Amino acid sequence: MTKRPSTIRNENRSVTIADVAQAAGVSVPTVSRILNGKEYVADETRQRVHEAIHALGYVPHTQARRLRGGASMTLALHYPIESPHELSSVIETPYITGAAAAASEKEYFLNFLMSQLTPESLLTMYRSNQIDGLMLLQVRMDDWRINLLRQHTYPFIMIGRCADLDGLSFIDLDFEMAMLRAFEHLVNLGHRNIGFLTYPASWRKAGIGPAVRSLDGYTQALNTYGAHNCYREIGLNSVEEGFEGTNDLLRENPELTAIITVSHLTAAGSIKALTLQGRTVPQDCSVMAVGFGGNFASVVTPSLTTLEWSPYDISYQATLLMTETIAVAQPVTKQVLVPPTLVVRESTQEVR
Amino acid sequence: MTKRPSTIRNENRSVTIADVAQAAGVSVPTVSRILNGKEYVADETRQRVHEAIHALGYVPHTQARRLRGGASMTLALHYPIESPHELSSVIETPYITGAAAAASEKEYFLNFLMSQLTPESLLTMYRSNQIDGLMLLQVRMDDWRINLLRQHTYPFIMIGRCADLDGLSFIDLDFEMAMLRAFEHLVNLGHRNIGFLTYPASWRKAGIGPAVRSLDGYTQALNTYGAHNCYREIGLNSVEEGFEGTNDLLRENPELTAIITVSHLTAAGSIKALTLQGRTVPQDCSVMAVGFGGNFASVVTPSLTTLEWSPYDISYQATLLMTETIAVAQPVTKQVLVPPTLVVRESTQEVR
DNA sequence: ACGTTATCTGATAACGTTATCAGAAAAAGA
DNA sequence: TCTTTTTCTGATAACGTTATCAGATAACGT
Repeated sequence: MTKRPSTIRNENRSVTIADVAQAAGVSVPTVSRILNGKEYVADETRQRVHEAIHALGYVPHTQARRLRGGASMTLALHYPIESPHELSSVIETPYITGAAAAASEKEYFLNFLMSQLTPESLLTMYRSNQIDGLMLLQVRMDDWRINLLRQHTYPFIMIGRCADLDGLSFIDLDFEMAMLRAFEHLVNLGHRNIGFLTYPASWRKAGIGPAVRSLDGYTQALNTYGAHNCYREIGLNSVEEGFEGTNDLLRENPELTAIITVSHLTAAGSIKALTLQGRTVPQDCSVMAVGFGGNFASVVTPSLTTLEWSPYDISYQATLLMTETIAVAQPVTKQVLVPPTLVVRESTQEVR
Repeated sequence: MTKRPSTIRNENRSVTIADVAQAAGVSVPTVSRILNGKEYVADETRQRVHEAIHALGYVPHTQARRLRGGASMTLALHYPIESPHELSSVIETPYITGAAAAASEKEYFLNFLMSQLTPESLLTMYRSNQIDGLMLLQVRMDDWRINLLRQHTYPFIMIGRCADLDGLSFIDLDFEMAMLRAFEHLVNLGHRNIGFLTYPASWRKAGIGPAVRSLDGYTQALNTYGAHNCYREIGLNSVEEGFEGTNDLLRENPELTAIITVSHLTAAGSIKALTLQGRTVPQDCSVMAVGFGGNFASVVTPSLTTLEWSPYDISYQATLLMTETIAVAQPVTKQVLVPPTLVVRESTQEVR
């Protein structure tokens, strides 16, 4: 009776370096040298060993390698959340895929960590050689992760910075530039009465980067282009909040001819609100979204003019930086601000 | 001169089980026993060791454990793609987060794999103890991954099935039920002339589950409810394809009062096309989307009535099944069909 | 011819952990 | 008291790999 196929791994011990050595008639260390491309191996020997490796289907045992060598060749990406469901709607897939692509390019594995992370478990991950480095998303001003990792001098990089902490690496969106370029675009179309719907005040107070710096950028832009000050900090980004926020803005300043939001969802809400008030977008009022692009922008009617970043690229770059930092095994401080791209679609138009 | 803090790990060798043993005045195996909760340890000893562990801040070295024990406590999630960028727009984040949540709940790590996977590297992952199990997304009829893993009897589970392969585990969306319930909803509203925009014919021919079974479901529904046959297989899901497809459908059958699509993007395209032809949604024509929900449905104007699944839950369940399969270390075949949920929003209405 | 260097290879130990075994001490049974 | 069992502990080996060292050739320089 033959053992029937199943989805369970077969028991037979896997081929080891010793099997290869025996088959090739050499010693174990010699095989190891060949595997690791060390010098001082006779060509004839090398070839014999390679044949044996191929014949036996040998593959190095990762865990054993790591035990001896130290590095786990694993990076982790962490997004802090309270409940798992929360995440689904917040994080952008490309954050994950970008990191995954960079990691695999550098022959690292990528673990995706959910929130259950405690200070203890975080330290444990480094100490027990589970990870070599960490990419942190959604960093806050007084983020315990930063404080802890700094103190223990473990390698990490922040995606989205909280503050310009000396000696820490981050990669972040250039929100100031985004706001300036949004204004530039609208001012060039003749707009002077520009409203702004931005992140919750609580975020700004917590020092969350985008919340702080988008408002900074807005203020700068007002000074530069001399528009009327009219902004509103709303709740979590959503269609509803955008709807309410827009109604509030219009009540306060009915002469608005353009609205900038920091989220596509909010922008969709804006358009709904404007339409309900009998104002057509973009003929009566332009709407722009600053933030990550993706499909939303073109699903909305009219499709959204945006200043957008590629979260894929950002995460990709951050992960590459992490591998480089680990590779040099030296203190490295890389701070990168990524400029946004203006994508003009249907939702903005010359003021009439 | 003190060494300044950096993002690089400090060199000092980490605390090992031997250090703990020495500090507690016991042998190494005794500490190991205590760590693993084995019986036959004196309470007094146990306490002393625990104190030493705490005092030294000891954490077990994962790689060493794995080397000895075998299991890597790591699962992987694989989505096959050609280019990394392609992924960003295709896969749903909740697929990843759901798997991550389940994995971490079961104390597994989750590696997210991008496409670079070759047959060799896939086998290598199992053989070199990098992963204990695999969750496969986007499975095709003649998927090399399935054939390979079956042959080698490594544990895996398919998310979205390609066919009812005997003895293989999968978790999948119940598309037949979705189509029936979509019809039920529309028929109850008085619709009899129902169009259907579905996946590319090439997908159906390749045996991709949703493509095959949504059309099956449509045919069944036609028989059950006796509506007019009118469907169209379009290109990749997108607003544009939905737009074109809808125009095609209307040309063929101008009396349509409802359209079912298999994607929110396509539905958005449908609404655009209908609107441009002077038909208001939902007053003149209802539109429904069958597929994953998320924010799209409420961003579109009017918001979409859908039959939707939670990719988070599906991925979560699949991952739990994987851990159970590994735990029993026996051939386990679990086949789950997840029913859809009808969410009525604004895009469907009684026929007039 | 002889020492010196360059090239190649294998023994050995080590990474940190756990399983196995056997021995010691204590408790229980006769 | 003497076996028998139970409870506890430590030596030892093993997982699969790589680093270190030293020995064996071969090649080279004088």
